[in-house]
Amino acid sequence: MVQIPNTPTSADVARLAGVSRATVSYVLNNTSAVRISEATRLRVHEAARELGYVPHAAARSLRAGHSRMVLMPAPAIPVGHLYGRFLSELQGALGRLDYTVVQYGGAGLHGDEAARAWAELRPVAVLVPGAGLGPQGVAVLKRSGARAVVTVGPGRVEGAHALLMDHEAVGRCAGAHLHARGRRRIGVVLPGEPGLEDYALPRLAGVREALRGTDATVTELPLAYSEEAAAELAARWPASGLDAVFAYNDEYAMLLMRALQDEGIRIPGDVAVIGADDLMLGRLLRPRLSTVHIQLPSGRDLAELVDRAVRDPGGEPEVHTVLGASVVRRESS
Amino acid sequence: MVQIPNTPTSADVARLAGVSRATVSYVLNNTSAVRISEATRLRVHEAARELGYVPHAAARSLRAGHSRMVLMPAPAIPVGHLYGRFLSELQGALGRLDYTVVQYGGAGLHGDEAARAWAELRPVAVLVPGAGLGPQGVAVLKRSGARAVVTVGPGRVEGAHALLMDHEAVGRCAGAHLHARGRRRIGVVLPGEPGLEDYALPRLAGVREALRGTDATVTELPLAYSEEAAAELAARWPASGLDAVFAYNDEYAMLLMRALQDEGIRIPGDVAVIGADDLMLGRLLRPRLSTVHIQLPSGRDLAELVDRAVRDPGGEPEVHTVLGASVVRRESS
DNA sequence: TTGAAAGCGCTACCAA
DNA sequence: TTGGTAGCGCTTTCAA
Repeated sequence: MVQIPNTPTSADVARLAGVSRATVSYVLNNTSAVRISEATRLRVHEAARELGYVPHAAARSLRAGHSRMVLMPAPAIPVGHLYGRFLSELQGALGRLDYTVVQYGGAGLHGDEAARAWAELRPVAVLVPGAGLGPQGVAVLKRSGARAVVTVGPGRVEGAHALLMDHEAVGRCAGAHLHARGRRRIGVVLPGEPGLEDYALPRLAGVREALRGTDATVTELPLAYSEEAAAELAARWPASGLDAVFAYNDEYAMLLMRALQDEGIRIPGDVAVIGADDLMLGRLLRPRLSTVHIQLPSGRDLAELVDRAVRDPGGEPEVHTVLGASVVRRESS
Repeated sequence: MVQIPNTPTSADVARLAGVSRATVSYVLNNTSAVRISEATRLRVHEAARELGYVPHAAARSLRAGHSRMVLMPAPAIPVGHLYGRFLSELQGALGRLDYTVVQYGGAGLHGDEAARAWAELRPVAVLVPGAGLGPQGVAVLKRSGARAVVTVGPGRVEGAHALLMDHEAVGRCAGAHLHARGRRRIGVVLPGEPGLEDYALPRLAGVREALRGTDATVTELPLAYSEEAAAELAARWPASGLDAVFAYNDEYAMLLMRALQDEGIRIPGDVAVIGADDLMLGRLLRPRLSTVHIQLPSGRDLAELVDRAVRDPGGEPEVHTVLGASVVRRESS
């Protein structure tokens, strides 16, 4: 007869150790309210080890009525260095506070539909980057037991805590800088990659705002992330009369800079270029790329916000503006 | 009296609709084995909507005895464009096969300890990038009900399916190419960022292998990802007598290329440079960067492997070598 | 110091 | 066509 290796339960451990399931639970959880003899303790541990017993998280949290799971949607677009580092840091910090961070790959789901899917997992907290979660979604999550919903992105949502990433400030920085450098006909790159609008449009608005009331003009420059698109844009450049460009970020800036240089346009002589994100590559370009340095919150700060919110679910939603932007002037502007 | 908004359960829905919990379950799951009258169906849906009912995933899978969760450890280091795209694709493909992809942020846990933590979630399949999972870990996962464990990385592990990423092939490509271009004193960059050894060392070994039996020499070049480190390496360059370098990847190549050029060393005249990953930035450098193009498996292929393995858990572990490497020669070599 | 048993939310078998 | 109910694995109260 073949023994089917069913996954061992605490009952199996109890049987093997010759005790009750209750005792097993006491021992394995180090329940302090109950004193178990050292002999029993040993027998239980031994039995658990022998069977390779692993507790069943779902059963446990079902019984407990709550979990320590912090849920984040997995980013659909590959994240950059900057944001990736932030995520790692956050995971570490939450882990140290004894939360279990889980990224849920709900690719394809959107807005409140996604919220439903997340709610099925009954997380104690939900962290939502970007826009796309409505008040409805927040309500669903809270009704499903989420004690904290934190959005990280451009706007705030009724009922949720918010880390406001003020991408307009990035644009304002760039716009003001270019204007201060004497530029007046300013282009702003709008990246073609989908999913970037949430950042690109506020940045554009920021440039507009910085130049409001001046004699400078702002021109939108849609640009796909390809050499061909950049070359085409560069070819049209002389006719456009633009003397400066905020290139959305450092990578687009590099793309555009190269195309402009290949076209014989001098930087910063003919055109001032500024990027954003302060990536290493900007320092490696010639001329060195000016950029807007973006200061994300520390993962620890966000982790602490989550923890506070979980401990006091009734509290007023906190709203923090957390994105510092400052110009790093190098040689391209 | 304040009404505490307890999370609604299927019992609440049943009560409101005036039916039994069984009926609620039948309706909401569209159970085909049972026919429910349209009127009842409507009442149940209405009640569920009104209460904002969301099923409890843990309870469901506890009852069912299995889940559709595919677990992956969340990458500790920020992933590059290439691998990020692969992950997104994989998530999409698994989602289409009706699996739920979950990335578990077990930062700090290692090896078989991490396997325990994953096993608590009772995933139907586990996908482990990189090394770091031992046969013990695989056994724990399987005993906990995982029907498929797939490693994606440099080596294979007893009992697990493997997608072998042959990073030696990347090094072999680069080495053979440089040798064919007439270079004999070849440097290989070893990146300083932690976590990259699993890729860097096989690539180095590949270069060594490609040059075995020739008169070429291989020199290890540890390099931190900073301008200072690169400048220092470039300053020592003339004394080293190296006439070629495989720079680990395109980003390190860019860093090093710039430092060499700043030092007055000509590329490819004095030194041939080749990177890897075939990133856009390589095309934007001058001279254009030669690179090793790395062909990752499609997310769909991996998703199908997972699905096969889940359907036939007894099957022999599949081992695939899935990393295609080919040189893209541009101007730097 | 240990055991018996209830019950978390859900599904599926069997009976009505 | 619908309802009663057992039981998934676990923790915790109450009793012994």
